[in-house]
Amino acid sequence: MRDIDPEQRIYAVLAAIPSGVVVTYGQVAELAGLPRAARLVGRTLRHLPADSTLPWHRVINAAGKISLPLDSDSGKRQIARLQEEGLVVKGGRISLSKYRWRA
DNA sequence: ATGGTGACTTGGC
DNA sequence: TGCCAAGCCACCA
Repeated sequence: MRDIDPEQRIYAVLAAIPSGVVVTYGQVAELAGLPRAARLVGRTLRHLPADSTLPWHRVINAAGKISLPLDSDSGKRQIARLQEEGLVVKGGRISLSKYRWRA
């Protein structure tokens, strides 16, 4: 049998992230068995279809900030969803020490 | 083939 | 806490 594609692994990790928490790109990469592939994760999310049901909004960068222009549609959508899940978002920043998910 | 780019990360000040 | 430089990896002109 052949291995699962990197993208499929990333999708699986995303689907496992519970509501109310966030993870970093690098964390997703590691959980997917793809160390140092943080950029690949970002690129994969960029290619997600608009109708995807995956919780891509729970992924932020290592600085604890939204990696999208805060004034873009996607950026505003991500902030809105995180707030709906109860997180405090200030200036596009989220407290990793409080909301980071530990698997 | 070669260099630039980006939804990234880490280490040094 | 914040800015910079380097490292990293896949994609694109």
